[in-house]
Amino acid sequence: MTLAEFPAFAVTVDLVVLTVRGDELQVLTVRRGEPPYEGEWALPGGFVLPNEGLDQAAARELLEETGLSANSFHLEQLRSYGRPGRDPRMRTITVAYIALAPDLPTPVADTDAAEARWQSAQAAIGAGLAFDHAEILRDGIERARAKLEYTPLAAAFCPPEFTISELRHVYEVVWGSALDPRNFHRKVTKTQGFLAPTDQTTTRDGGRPARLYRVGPIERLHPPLIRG
Amino acid sequence: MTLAEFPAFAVTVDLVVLTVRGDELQVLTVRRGEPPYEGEWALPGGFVLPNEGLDQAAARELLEETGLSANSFHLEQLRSYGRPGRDPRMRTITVAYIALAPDLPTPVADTDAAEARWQSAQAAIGAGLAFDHAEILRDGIERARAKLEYTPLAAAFCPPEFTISELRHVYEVVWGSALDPRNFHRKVTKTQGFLAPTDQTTTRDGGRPARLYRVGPIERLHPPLIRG
DNA sequence: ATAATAGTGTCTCTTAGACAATATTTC
DNA sequence: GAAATATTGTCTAAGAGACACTATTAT
Repeated sequence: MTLAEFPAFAVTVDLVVLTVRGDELQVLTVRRGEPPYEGEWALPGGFVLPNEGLDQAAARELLEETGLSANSFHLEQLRSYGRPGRDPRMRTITVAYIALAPDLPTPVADTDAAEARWQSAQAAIGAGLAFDHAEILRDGIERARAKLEYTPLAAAFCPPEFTISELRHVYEVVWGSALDPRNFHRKVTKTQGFLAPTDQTTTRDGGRPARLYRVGPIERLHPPLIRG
Repeated sequence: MTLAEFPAFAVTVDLVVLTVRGDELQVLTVRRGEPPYEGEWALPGGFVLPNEGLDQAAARELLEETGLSANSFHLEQLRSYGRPGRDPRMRTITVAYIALAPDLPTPVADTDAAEARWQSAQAAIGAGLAFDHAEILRDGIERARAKLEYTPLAAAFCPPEFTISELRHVYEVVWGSALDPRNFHRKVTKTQGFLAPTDQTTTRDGGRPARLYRVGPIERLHPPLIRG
């Protein structure tokens, strides 16, 4: 195959931006302003630029969609999707990313002025999304659920300083199962390097003041937390 | 951005084909027959065709490189790599896959008649590979190591019927640590659905005849095996 | 018999999970 | 005080790891 002959693809990045708001796992979606799928909800994303790396493209789109810098988020590549026909306009492959965000005030208007909103992740899957975005969202949620087991990433859903109750709430919402507060407390505080205690407390969750923690230095939990 | 304007990319698939031969984790590499990196070793791979899905392209390349059908292998997507400049000819992104293979007789000649061989995965990383293939190989090995913990995929390195010793040997080679034969035996036989016993035995490993097993129906190990 | 590997049993220590009990706040 | 949440302690059952012991083959 000579250089002039190789098949040309369009390459996009799409973002599964997850957050925990109230008792729901929510995802950031945008309403499409042009065909195809005009007027339908989709994951935020866009074309990779000619001189831009994939991670860089994902960080740029995240900034454009949320108004916040990527270094306040956890952002990691999920996987790529390239079924022929997934975009009716042309042969396209998309590199999907997941971003885990703390509870943000409200979606910032897109630079393209598209409408953006948080919605329940389960509801978004049920109602459908443009392209193959429902499949991407399903895979992104499963990745997040799995990563909570063996990494300290649950803290990415929390503000910089958080209580153990708030951390537990993240696990309960993402996994969809209740956890024993007392056993959870002992487990996470005994895992060396998971949590870095501060000398401050808060009563924002009610009851006895709870110690505030920051996330520790480790990247993997030994042993992992087990999903119900 | 109009349709005519989107940046054009070349898209390839690259394969990290791993096997356990003797006491080594080995990887299938091919010698490049044309520039760039002519004469250097690289991972097998090639362009995705215009009407071909990503998984399909990976399976086709695997067939071309090994002569064996993809349904005798475990084949899964690893991740995508798209650093600008990673291919000096053009802007290229590659979707990497890992394939886990049993000990095969010998690499089949590529359809392009390129030279192919198994070599130690560690040696390949140390000696370097064309493009960013050493990085891809590192990531593929780490994925395989992690997956052995919580899936029954170690059996993908074994023939259809295997002994528990042979399965343990896979873990020891991939993880690079010795495991207690007695505790390993009890652990894997007690994990429901991991192994399906046959009524046959073999003495090919020496000593007392060992029961032969096939891989069971489950997709995840509960609880996982822990890496040393 | 000896060597080699297969497979079972046993002991100890750690951890998970259930849940009692105590501590510190707000109302 | 009552209610709410935080944190510690205790008990029990299950699992991990060390390792003795028995079983079945080849030579």
